[in-house]
Amino acid sequence: MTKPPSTDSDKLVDALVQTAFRTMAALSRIGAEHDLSLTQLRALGILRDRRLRMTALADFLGLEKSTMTGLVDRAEKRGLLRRGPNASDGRAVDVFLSSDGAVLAGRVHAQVAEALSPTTGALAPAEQRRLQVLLDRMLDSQAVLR
Amino acid sequence: MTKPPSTDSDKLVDALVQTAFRTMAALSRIGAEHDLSLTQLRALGILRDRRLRMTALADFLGLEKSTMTGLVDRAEKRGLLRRGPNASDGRAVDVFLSSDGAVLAGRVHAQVAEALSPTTGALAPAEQRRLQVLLDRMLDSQAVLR
DNA sequence: TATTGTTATACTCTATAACTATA
DNA sequence: TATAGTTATAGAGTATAACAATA
Repeated sequence: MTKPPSTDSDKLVDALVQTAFRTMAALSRIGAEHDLSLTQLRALGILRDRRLRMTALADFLGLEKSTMTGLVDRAEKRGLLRRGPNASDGRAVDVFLSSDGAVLAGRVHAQVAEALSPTTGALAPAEQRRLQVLLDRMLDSQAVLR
Repeated sequence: MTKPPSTDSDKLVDALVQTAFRTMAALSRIGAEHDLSLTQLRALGILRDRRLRMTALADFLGLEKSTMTGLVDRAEKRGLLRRGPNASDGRAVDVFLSSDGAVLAGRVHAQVAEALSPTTGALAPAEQRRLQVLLDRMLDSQAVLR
């Protein structure tokens, strides 16, 4: 009942998973500094250049609409997000960043870049570009991960 | 108050963050299939080749010791983990996988590899090796991400 | 009728503080 | 005294089901 030996493909998967946990740990820590859950942090990032109706944001985040209500309630109470009417559908509610929310989203983004820079800095500039190309190709290869 | 233009370094950071969210989404989904939270999934993975005392596991996961008690309680009740005495410290409690837990951990690991394979499969074998080398170098470059 | 969002409710995950047992 | 772990408690995040308003 011991762990079977790793294949080459396993090693890449393990590296991806480890990288993901490291990255999420940095995001969590930075979020916590601003009293933001990982989900709220992500919502701020998504809304940085979009105005979305509740269900669309829920889809982005993979959450139920009732969960969105609570998340947006709390963020709106803090003055980070705002609700507004949707131009084309009277049932829908749009969500977007307040100016405070936009400032915070920008600061968080800068902090994330700074937090990851020692990591990416372990690679030479040419390697960083190669890594980015490889990751982007993987990301483009499918809309949703099965 | 709009988004500033992206630098090259930003693009790599964004790719890392996107990859992390995609990877975590796959892990969450697979965990949910087995009624495992992301944290429980990770605990199973960590304990796959280790026997740890409560506080050591808590450190790995970045959790408080009281949170560990609850997590281990639930997993032990399900028969996935077991508690045992620590050989050298009468206060300490060791945690380790039960045989059922080891089977599940192995299955989950295989599922994760399978779930990510379409993604990694977007790259040619030589590229996959290069990606793995680059990621491992980043991971090795520091114990903890600041 | 179907869809959008909210409300009511319940459960999991998490942390803080107080406690017990051992070092 | 200090450390390891548990218990008690409270808050955030999540989902399901029932509901109101609009399409």
